[in-house]
Formats: sequence, C-alpha cells, structure tokens
Amino acid sequence: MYLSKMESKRQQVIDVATRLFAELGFENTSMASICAEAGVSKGLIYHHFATKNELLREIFSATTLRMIEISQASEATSAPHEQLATLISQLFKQLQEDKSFFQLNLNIMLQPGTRSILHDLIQERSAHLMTSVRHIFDQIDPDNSELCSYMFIAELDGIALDFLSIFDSYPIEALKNHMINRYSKA
Amino acid sequence: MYLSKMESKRQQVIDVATRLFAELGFENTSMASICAEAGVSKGLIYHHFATKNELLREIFSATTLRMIEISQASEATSAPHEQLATLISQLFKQLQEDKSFFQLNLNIMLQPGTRSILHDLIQERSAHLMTSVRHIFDQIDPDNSELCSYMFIAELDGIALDFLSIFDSYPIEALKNHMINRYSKA
Amino acid sequence: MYLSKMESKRQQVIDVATRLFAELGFENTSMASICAEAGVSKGLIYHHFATKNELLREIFSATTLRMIEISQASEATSAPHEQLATLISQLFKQLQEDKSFFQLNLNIMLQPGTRSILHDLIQERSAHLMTSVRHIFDQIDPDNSELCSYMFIAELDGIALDFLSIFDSYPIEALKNHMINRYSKA
Amino acid sequence: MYLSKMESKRQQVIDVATRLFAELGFENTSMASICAEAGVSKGLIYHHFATKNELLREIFSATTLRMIEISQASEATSAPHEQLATLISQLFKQLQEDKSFFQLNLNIMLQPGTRSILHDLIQERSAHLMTSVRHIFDQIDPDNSELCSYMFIAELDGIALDFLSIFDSYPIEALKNHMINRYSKA
DNA sequence: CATGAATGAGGCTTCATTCAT
DNA sequence: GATGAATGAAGCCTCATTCAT
Repeated sequence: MYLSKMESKRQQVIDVATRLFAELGFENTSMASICAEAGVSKGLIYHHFATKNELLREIFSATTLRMIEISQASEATSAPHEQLATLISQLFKQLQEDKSFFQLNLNIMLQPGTRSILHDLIQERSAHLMTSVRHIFDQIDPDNSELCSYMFIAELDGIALDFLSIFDSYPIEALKNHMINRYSKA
Repeated sequence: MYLSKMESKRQQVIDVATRLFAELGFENTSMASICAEAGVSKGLIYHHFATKNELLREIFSATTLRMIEISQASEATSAPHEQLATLISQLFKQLQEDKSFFQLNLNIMLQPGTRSILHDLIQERSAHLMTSVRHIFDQIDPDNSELCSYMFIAELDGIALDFLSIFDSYPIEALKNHMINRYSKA
Repeated sequence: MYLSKMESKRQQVIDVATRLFAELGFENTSMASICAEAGVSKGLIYHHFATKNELLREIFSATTLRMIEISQASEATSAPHEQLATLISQLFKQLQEDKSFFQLNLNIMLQPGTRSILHDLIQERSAHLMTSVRHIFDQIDPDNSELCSYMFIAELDGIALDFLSIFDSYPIEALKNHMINRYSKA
Repeated sequence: MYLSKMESKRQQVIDVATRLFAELGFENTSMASICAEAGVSKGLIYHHFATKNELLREIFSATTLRMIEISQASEATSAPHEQLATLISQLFKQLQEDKSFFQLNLNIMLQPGTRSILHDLIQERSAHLMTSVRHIFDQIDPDNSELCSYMFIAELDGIALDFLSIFDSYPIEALKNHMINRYSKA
C-alpha cells in the first residue's frame, strides 16, 4: 500500500505534467502549476525528478514506448501490405482519439529548447521507427525501400501536422482512406 | 537617408528577432537579448512594437507574405503539371537555402503559446495556401481536387518536418525528385 | 491666431492633465497618455513644461486661484453671517458640480509624493484660506476666531472628504442645510 | 518557535510595507524596497502575497480591525454622551500617537488607484463605522441620528485631515477639547 | 513651435531550485 | 517520503526625459 501510494503520486505528477505540457507547452508550464494540479508539494516533485528537464525526458521516453507499441501491433500480420494497412489504421485511430498525445510530441521535437534537452532520445526514437517501417518496405520493394520509407513517414507526419496544427477543419477520414488505398494494394 | 535610418533600427529588430526566434524559440528568446544583438535600447523596442507578442505577429505576417511570393512564382507557367513542378522545386530550394525560415514557421505554429497568439493569422495563411494549391488541382482532377490538395500539402509539410526536425541526415534530394516525378507527369 | 493656437495646445495639455490626474492620480498618469489624449507630441509638452512635476505645480496653482475666487464671492455681502452662508452655499455648489476638481485637490495634498512636490504651494494656499475665513469670524467672535475658523474649515473639509471618498451615498443636501443653519444665525 | 519564525518574515513584510506605504505612498513604494528593508528576498514576498495589491488589501483589512477596536473601547461605558467623549478621546489619542497610521488610511482611500483596489473593503469599513456611531446617536436624538452621525464623522475626519495634511501647525488640543465639550454635555 | 525616435533605469512578477524540518 | 518557506536571477514592460531634425 505504501508502494502503491508512492507510485500513485509519482505517476500523478507524470500524468499532470504530460497534460499540461501538451496544453500549454513545456516552457509555459511551471513546476508550481504541476504541483498544484497534481496535489503534490514542491519538495516531493524534486524528490522524484531531479529537474524539470528530467521530468520531460521521462515523459518523452514513456511516449516513445507507447509509440513502439502502436507500431508493433501491425507486426502480427504477415503480409506486408496488410501490415501497412494495419499500421495506418492504428495511427489514425490514435491520432483522433488522443490528439494531445501527438501534439505534445510534435511540440517538443520542434521547439529548439526542448529539442536539445531530448536530442539523444529523439535520435533513438526516429531510428527505431525508421527501422520498423523499413522492415516492411524491404519485403515489398527492396531496391527502393529507403525512399519509400521516408516518403511513407513523411506522408503520415504531414497529415498529423496539418490535422493537429494547421487546418481548423480537416477531412481526416478521407485522408485515412486515401492512405490505406495507396499502400494496401498488392 | 532619414527614412533609411528611421527604418533601419526597426528593421534591425525584426531581423534579429526572426533569427533568434528561429534559433532559440519564441519563449526562450528574451526581449533583452533581442535588444542586445540589435544594438538597441530596451525602450526603443517598445516604441516600435507594443508587445513581444505583437513583434511575433509582425514577423509571422511578413513570413506569410514571403511564402505567398514563393507560391506565386509557379503561377506564371500555364500548364498545371508544370506549375506543380515549379512549386515543388521552389519549395525545396527555399527549404534547403533557408532552413531557419521554415523551422521558425513550424515552431510557432505548433507551440501552444505562440499558436494562440497567432491564431487568426494562421487561419488566414492556411486558407490562402489551400486556395492556391486547389486552383492547380482543379485543372487536373476537379472531382478530387480537395483531397489531392490536402494530400499534396501533407506530403510537403511532412518532408519539411522530417527534414528539419526529425532525422539527422535526410535524403532531401531523393525526396524532391520523387515528388517531382509523382506530380509533374501528365 | 498663432498665439491663440499656441495657447490652445498649452491649455489643452493642462486640461487633459487635470482630468487624468483627477481620474487616475498623479503617479498613475503618464506623460505619454497626456500627450495622446491632448493630441500633442512628447516634444511639445516638454517645451511648455520643464518636467511632470512642473506641470503639476502649474495645475495646483491654477486650482488655488479658482478656490480663491470661490471664497471671494462671499466677501461682497457685508454681514458676517451672510458671508458664511454664501461661502457654504458656494462651496457645496462647487462640490456637487465639479467633484473631480475637489477630488484632485484632496489627492495631491494627501499623497506623500505629490505633497512634497507642492509643499510650498500648499502652505501658501492654506494660509490664504485661513486668513480669509478668520476675517469673517473676527467680526463674529474675536476671542475665539481662531478656533472657530479651524473648526469651520474642518467641518467643510470633513464633509467634502466623506462625500467624495468615503461613503457611496451621502446626504449632501441635508448636511449643507445643517451647515447653513449652524452658521448663518445671528 | 517554528511558528514564530514562520510568522516573523511574513509579519515583517507587513510591518515594513505599512510603514513605507504611509511614508512614501503606495505607488511610490517598490516591492524591491520593501524586501530590502524587511531583509527578505524578492521571491518570498510573492510566496506570501500574490500581488502588491493583495499586500495592500491585507494591510487595509488589518487597519480596519484596529479601527474597530478603537471604536469599541467606548462601548463599555453605558451613557451615550460618555461614549462619545470616550470615543473622541480615543481617536485624538491615536491621531497624535500614530500619525502615520491615519495618514496611510487617508492616502489610500483618496488615491484613485488604491481606492479601486480596495473598493469593497472601504465600503465594508465605512458601513461598519457608520453603524457604530449611529447606535450612539440613536440613544440621544433618534429623529436626527443619521444626520448627527454624518456630521460627527465629518468633523472628526475633517480635523484629522487638516491636522495631518493641510496645516503645518495645528491646535489639535484645542480642537479636541472643543469636540468633547460639544458632544459630552447631556 | 513641433515631432517622435531613442535612452536607461526601474517596476512588478515568475520561476526553477534548495533546504530545514 | 513529504512539506513549504526561502532564494535570486531573469523576464516583460513602463516611463520621464532628451535630442536631432
């Protein structure tokens, strides 16, 4: 029970921080406001996380894990075109269900301040992602798998970007279907 | 000469601020540092710009104008596929020549803080951009011009995003050629 | 015409400053806001008034003149009790007609910052006022004229203070009649 | 001892701020100078008081309590005329012993800036004061108790005003005796 | 007389972080 | 593990005033 309570406060801080970073941005979220919303003292937050930057890194790592889970859901199916279809479906599902999750990730990867804090973690994540996608395209078109992978990722990133941050009303369903059509045909 | 001197300090502030916002991010750039680098007193910056936010808005508006110029370069040629090719070329050229220009734009459109400051201006810009692109696709495939436009923009945005912020080494030339091939064939 | 125009801008500054000082207080009124409301440049205001303090002193002096005029209106009548009645009437009339005029005077005489700027002028004014009132009471009760004068002034000041700054709804008419009754009977 | 130390810094801030507001005026007292004189860091003052305005409000509330105490000292005695005499004595005593206490109160109630900050508290205080005084006059002259109360308060306020802010040398003792004579006779 | 760009000190407030309890 | 008082640097902005034109 002590442990669970201990974990609960720590996790509470992470949850609240994740939400506030997504809503307000890292630089506009104060440690004080995280404490307030998490119902935790200033002393405690620094007992669990050495600095605000460390807290961000921990959150980023956690989201990386979650993104890997999403991308691995597709690996169950064997046929590469099916894998792509599943991957696309999964991503669009998440994109619509948890906008703030993706918004946060775009934020912190683009903002110079947070980028440099997370530099190594960003590297790791994108390398991992690239490898995953490339495994699939290696089975479809080994000669162009690199280019195809980059293009595939760019299309998904671009849609996410436009959906989340550029256009106020976005035909997300139409684009999802378009992507599935483009990539799931043998 | 009066005019040039008068304009010079104001413009100097804009130039320095644009660069620092791109390099460090809006929230991590202090008015004091802008003053210092522009060789201008703290008071003067507030003589010309009511607020740090106003300064950002002015910069954003200026970049919108510049983006419109870029996109209009393609309108000279008559054939729609040629227009697309020209547009893609222009964009990739700018993207490689002035990374910080695009970085800044991605930054401020994604960061919640700056987004809300610029909300109306972002709306205007993306509407304008959408209209421009759609004019071209209306001539190619009127029935699907909306979807095509969104997809086209997503691809370009995604490439820019990945190039500027995700991957450390990016095959930008290969992607450019791929895009030109995809869109310039009749 | 040049002269009148010259005077007009100068007077305009005085008028606007008087109003703003009364509405916002001296310390909360910036030279810039006076310029803006008076439609005058910063250079010009400093051409006419050496400093913000000088502007205040000039305004205070002008209001002193106006107060003297008011108090002299009563000297026409010969009987001392009539003089008091007239004086009271005049003061209550002004108090109700031009609240901000009196408010300003109370403000700047009480605020330590403005008090010290105006120290000598405040002395002069109160000495003059005291003398005027005492002339009247000398004719009524020479032995107690000093005390009577102080008490008379205190009553009027107190009513003004309470009316202008303490109570939201104040039976000003009732107090006026009470004062007239108290002092006009032979 | 923990408590005393905890309270000590907070109270120290209040004490210093009260004194400086009285001496220099609210607008001319910087938070920095309060910190300096209280031997406290800039951060701490904002740990205890959200805002400079809040600090003022707290001080004003405290002075209201003190004024209520003073006015209640008279309620012990039963006869109304005695109550008035006691009240007058008390007030003159305080007025002479702690000029800056009253000066501060006049200041902030008259300065437009501070007035609006304290608007509700001023209302409360004057309502309370009025009620207290009226209780006494209800026992003396029920038909005119309202007018008598207003007049009584005006006289005291006017004397305080003139004593503290208008005249350089003021026969305060003579006026005190005059007031006691006027109100303590049955 | 008239303008408005320019200055620099100083004001209020925020914030990450530390530390005694 | 938990609290919250305390710090001090830094941030945005305001303002009286000066001066070249």
